[in-house]
Amino acid sequence: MFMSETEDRAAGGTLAHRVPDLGALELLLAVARLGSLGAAAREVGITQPAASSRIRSMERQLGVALVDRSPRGSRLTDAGALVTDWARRVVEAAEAFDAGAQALRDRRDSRLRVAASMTIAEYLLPGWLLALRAQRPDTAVSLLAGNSAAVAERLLADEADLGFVEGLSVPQGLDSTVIAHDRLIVVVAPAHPWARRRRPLAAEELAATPLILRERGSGTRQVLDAALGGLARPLIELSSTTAVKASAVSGAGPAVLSELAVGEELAMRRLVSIPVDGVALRRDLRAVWPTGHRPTGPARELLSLTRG
Amino acid sequence: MFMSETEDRAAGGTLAHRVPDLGALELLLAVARLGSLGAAAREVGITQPAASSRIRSMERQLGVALVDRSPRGSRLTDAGALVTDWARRVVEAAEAFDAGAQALRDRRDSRLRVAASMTIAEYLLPGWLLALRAQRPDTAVSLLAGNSAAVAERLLADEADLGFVEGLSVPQGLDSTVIAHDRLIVVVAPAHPWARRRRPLAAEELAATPLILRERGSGTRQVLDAALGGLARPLIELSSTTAVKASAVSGAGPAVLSELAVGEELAMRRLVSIPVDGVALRRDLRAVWPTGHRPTGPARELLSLTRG
DNA sequence: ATGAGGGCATAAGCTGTGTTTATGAGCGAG
DNA sequence: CTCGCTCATAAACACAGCTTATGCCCTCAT
Repeated sequence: MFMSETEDRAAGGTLAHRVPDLGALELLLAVARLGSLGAAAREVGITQPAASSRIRSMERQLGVALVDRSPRGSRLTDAGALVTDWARRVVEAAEAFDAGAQALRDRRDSRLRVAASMTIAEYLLPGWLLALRAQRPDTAVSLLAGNSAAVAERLLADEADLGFVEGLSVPQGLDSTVIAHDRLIVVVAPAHPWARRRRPLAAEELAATPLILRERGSGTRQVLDAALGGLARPLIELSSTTAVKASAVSGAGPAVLSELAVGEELAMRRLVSIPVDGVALRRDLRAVWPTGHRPTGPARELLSLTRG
Repeated sequence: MFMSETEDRAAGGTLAHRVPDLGALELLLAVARLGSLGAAAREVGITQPAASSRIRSMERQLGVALVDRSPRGSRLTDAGALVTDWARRVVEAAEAFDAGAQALRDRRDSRLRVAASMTIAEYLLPGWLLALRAQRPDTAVSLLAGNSAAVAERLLADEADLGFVEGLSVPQGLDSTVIAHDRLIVVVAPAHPWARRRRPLAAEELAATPLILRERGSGTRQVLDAALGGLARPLIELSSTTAVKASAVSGAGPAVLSELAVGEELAMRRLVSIPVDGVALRRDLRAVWPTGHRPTGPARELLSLTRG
């Protein structure tokens, strides 16, 4: 047997071969919580032997014992506890994926139709939808993502019940409320000289430094240009937030990004945030709806969730 | 046909049935990056028809068109771009899982043996291991997680090459270097009155308020008690960081947690951080090794990665 | 003691999903 | 017009995971 041509010598080719599937991870979380294979099996809707076999094959795959089986239950081993924590993050990401996808699916015939700008749809909405589903499991939500103008258009055409925008101004014909603030922040890799500054950056310094930026026309770029007076100087222009992050992490230079996009990178210290003086990089995130049409029902509920 | 007994009426029972598996998500990312089903298929090591079928079944599962097929390539639809971003987060979590698990597996016979405290093993190490693997794909890493004493023991018994501890003091017989700082932070749900404070919290106020805490004996609890002079007043005591987070998010009260544990919650505004005056909640994260035995080879490399 | 019940493991058989190989059809470039 | 790229379809195969049917071990209560 050949392994496929491009190959690391580690066991199993692709990620999917080395990482248990979501069902197995969910099962593991259930075992951790319930302390019994059988009970966990019941919870996820399979039989006890299936659970037993699945956990066993997961242990074989990882090469580590995860649970201590005893005649009166199963507890996690030390390694199992660690693995379970990592598994939880995968499952959480999958839940966010699911919440978003479910909303995306129910395009036409659904109760609550949401239109949101990209940043909000990408980073915030999945979490809100998760919370909404916890409260009202039977509400079908549909989601359309676009820029502020598109959001306004949908609302005014009565093709959406609630919108979210991140622009500086509220489109005409819409009422709005501020639900959160997004700041653009300057980030650098920890090795960058700026990471060791003790004083905040001055606006002029920022304007004078070539930066890793999104392309002109993107929302974050507009805000930055406005704040600096159209002066932002690009070192590289990239077309996705992810690409900008990757460049910054690899040390190419300072980047300016929504803090929503780099929460994890900051916590993990793959990037550090540099304070800036004298620039208004804060922008409002607003919920919007057609003037007069106060949100009701599910829309109202979602709105209240977003305000925490 | 019955659906299983406990059931939301949404399509598909469990998460695993509604979310494509990791292989499919990886494939989607490859398509997004390469702009062609065939090329993506090659990259993940399957044939073109398999990729075609897999993407198609993913579209069926999600009920949304993800890619625009044309005779000269495939580009993502708008919905596809959104889904791809969510998928990326799942895959990243899976990569971290994999990096950790791989290290956990290679217990005995490996090149680089790392011992780390729980918080570090849980939140930071997977990322570092990912970076290390990018630089030296053939280095097998093993990981043991435990408290500071256990880490020191392993190092001194020459059962580990490099350790990471988060204690206040460095165990005897070890040299160390500070690689990062972890702060304990006070967090509350956005609806909590403290979220609207304008002045930092005073130490006495914190000590006087019942808090959601980890159990006595846990690392974070020790640090907090030390900082407050043994005075921390528990509202609830929970045995896992995750449970503490969940309680805080649901509004049960203020919690004190490592900022590493709540990076995402802060970015998403599910929690907000409350500044505190006059308490040293900062603690050093240190790399440690037996006095004299300066880290070399892979250990040195990992060490340099941790310092960014 | 002894049986009931909860817990886990093993064995055998089935099903479904994803895979491969083989082939065809659209479109653009030389 | 034909080569080369793209993607789609069809048929056969493999394997992973499920279920049902057992059995063993341990504990607790009678």
